[in-house]
Amino acid sequence: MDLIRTQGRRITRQRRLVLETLRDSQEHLDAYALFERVKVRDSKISLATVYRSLALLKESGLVQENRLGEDHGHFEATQATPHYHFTCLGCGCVIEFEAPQVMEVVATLCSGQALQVTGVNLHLSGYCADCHAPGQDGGCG
Amino acid sequence: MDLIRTQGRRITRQRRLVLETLRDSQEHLDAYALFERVKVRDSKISLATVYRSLALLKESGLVQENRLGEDHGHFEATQATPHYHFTCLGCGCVIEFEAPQVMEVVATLCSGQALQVTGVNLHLSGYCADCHAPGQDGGCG
DNA sequence: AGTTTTATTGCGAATAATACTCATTATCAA
DNA sequence: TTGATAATGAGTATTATTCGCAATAAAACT
Repeated sequence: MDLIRTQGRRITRQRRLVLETLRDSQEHLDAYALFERVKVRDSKISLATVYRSLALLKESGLVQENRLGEDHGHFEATQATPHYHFTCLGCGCVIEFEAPQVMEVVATLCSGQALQVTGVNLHLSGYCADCHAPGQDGGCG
Repeated sequence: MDLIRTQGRRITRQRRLVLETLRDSQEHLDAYALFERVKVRDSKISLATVYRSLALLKESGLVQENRLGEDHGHFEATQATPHYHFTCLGCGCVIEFEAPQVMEVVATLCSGQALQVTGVNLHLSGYCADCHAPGQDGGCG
């Protein structure tokens, strides 16, 4: 969190609170849900501050935003090992999975095309084991 | 396009136009840019119809929506071989790349967790060869 | 070809997510 | 402790996308 304090930026109670709340909850909260949780501990905090804190924390790499097929972002504290998401179009459940091959793809691209990759977002959608696709009986693709 | 005509759905001039325009342009158009292009051929078409057509074409798999780091979607006609996107945070350019390993990851997940994957979205962000990251001199990650 | 049924359109208004404004407050350096 | 200024809170603005509804047009049926 200290690396925020570059370029004259300040560590505030609100920013600490946003990050802590995100770390405590192992879910994929959207901005409003996070706002409601944070408000329990700081009833005066505003939604705008939550958005601003998230933007800052994202910039510093402490937080990541995922687009899970909805029209708004979901946020989570950055973890040690990268992971990715699958969203069920039936029940809406989100399944996390690891896939080291993804970072290999990234590494190949980095060297091959001289790209510097700072963000990797893999999102799968489909139907989970409990939900069957309409008119199909399982399978892949 | 004929598979739209299920469930009493109709193939309309506007829908055909939206799909054709998207196929003709090899860029990643957002809804409004697409609207402007389509309007050249049908000056009466409305933005709402473009959105509705896109939603329908997405459902049928003829069109795909990509979130390229901005707060709105970009659309492209579905192609034979899947590809993915890298967005430069410096200049905003978008680089497409293929990566067969991604579909292998998907296949593994499908069999391992009994998931049925219908959509795969991999989006990388970072800095292209022309844009250097602030305070770093290249590298990966 | 003409008629009927009803999905689709065009328009403007509505909604939802996120960003901005600005007076006030709080963080940090000296 | 104090001063400079970054950040906040509250409300408003903006932007992307969807909705409601009367008018239109695609497909089915003569």
